[in-house]
Amino acid sequence: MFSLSEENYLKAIFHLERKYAGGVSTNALAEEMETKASSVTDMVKKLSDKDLVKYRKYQGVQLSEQGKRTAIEVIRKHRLWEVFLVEKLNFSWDEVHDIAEQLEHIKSEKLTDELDKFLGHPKRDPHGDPIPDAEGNFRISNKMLLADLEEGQSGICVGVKDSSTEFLRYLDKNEITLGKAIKIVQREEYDESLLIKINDKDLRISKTISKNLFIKPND
Amino acid sequence: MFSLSEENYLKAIFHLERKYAGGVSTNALAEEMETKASSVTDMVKKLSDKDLVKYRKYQGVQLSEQGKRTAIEVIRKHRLWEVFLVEKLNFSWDEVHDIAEQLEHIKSEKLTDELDKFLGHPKRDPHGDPIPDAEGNFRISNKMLLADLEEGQSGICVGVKDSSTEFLRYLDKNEITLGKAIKIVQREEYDESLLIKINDKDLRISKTISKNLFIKPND
DNA sequence: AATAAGATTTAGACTAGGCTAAATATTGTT
DNA sequence: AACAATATTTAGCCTAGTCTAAATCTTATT
Ligand SMILES: [Mn+2]
Ligand SMILES: [Mn+2]
Ligand SMILES: [Mn+2]
Ligand SMILES: [Mn+2]
Repeated sequence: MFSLSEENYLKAIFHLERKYAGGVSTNALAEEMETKASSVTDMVKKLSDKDLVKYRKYQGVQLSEQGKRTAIEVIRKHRLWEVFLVEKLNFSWDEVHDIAEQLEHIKSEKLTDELDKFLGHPKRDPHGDPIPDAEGNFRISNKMLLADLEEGQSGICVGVKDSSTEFLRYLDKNEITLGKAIKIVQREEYDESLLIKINDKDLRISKTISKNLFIKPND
Repeated sequence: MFSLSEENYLKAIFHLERKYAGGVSTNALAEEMETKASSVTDMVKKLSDKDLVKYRKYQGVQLSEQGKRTAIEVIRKHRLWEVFLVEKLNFSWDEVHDIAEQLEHIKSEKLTDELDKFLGHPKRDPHGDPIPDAEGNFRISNKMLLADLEEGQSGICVGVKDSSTEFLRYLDKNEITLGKAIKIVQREEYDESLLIKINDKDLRISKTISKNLFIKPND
């Protein structure tokens, strides 16, 4: 059984490994964990002693098989609790992340599996992120950032990269929700803003927005 | 916001105050918390600095108003989560306590209140203990220990004093569940065992059992 | 009223998880 | 190849919460 802090580090390393496959640097991890590089070095040594990560001084860190399994288990719990809060307790999608940050550390395999069953084995959390099953299997979907689509392309809004309250409230305000069809009407190269069609209306969105919205492109 | 450890101390003091109204002693608290007296002294000083308890050296400790409010809030959460686990996730009453010990420390007033609503504002947890409402109001019922009833008296089984898995499984095995009618057929003075009628059958139970079962006597 | 037993507090130490400042390694640029 | 900038680690310190052993207070018994 691992501590809350250890679990949070493993989760952060897991997420950063997408971007830094060859090893997650101390500074990258420090930024993600909102802590100092020296604290990261200390913790990474502890994780290494427990064989949760592979660590070579100055060379960054990578999850071991056990570390990866643990990280995925925490992510599974986080996302299941988010679904619970939204589906059963009337929370909106911008309110659930911080509470899930607490609930993801509750230790009981039976609780996790019963919760999963109670929720009907959901495949995605309220922000469109996939929920690993009890064996830790993810299904990865072919999603792209809206910012990377071409003029004229269209697709379905399937997820958000930034789960902050602020961003989610912006989306709510503009009636951008998961499942909606989106088409790129025009790209403005100067500021990289986009004119999109959604809800049968034209809407101009900035680069900041398009870089944080995942789209499953049509065809 | 208080730490997990502080919350557990407050809860323990709250429970012990029933028994030791004039002040909870360091040793009593140490036993309840399964820790050492010296650790209790340290923590009690911290709680006192935060005005959660009134503490006079060598004289024991009492909850302040704020301490009491906090303790009741934790107990409310503990019992609501126990109801959730039993009612919604198919847990049995002997499996929920340890998980509720974790869940009771999740910090979100909205979560607690939405959970309460979702469960239909339950009045008692799976062990018959009353659940405080959002304002911290308990309803106390006139329950007695089965051991304190007289020969010939009867009543309804309404709660357990010991919530351990072992005791609850003993009750399950003997089909003693909350809501059942119980009558004392005969008291054996030698070993203080009781012959009771329950489920239309006679059953002999030891003093250990009768001292841990709450009955609401008839009339 | 004195004293012994028991309860409680204090002193000093330890671990987990942080931080700052200083030292050292790596890397990019001349 | 040398040097400067940047990244990383180390050293030393801090707090929360725990422990053991020693000191001190309270209480029960003579
Ligand atoms: Mn989240
Ligand atoms: Mn977390
Ligand atoms: Mn309980
Ligand atoms: Mn607890």
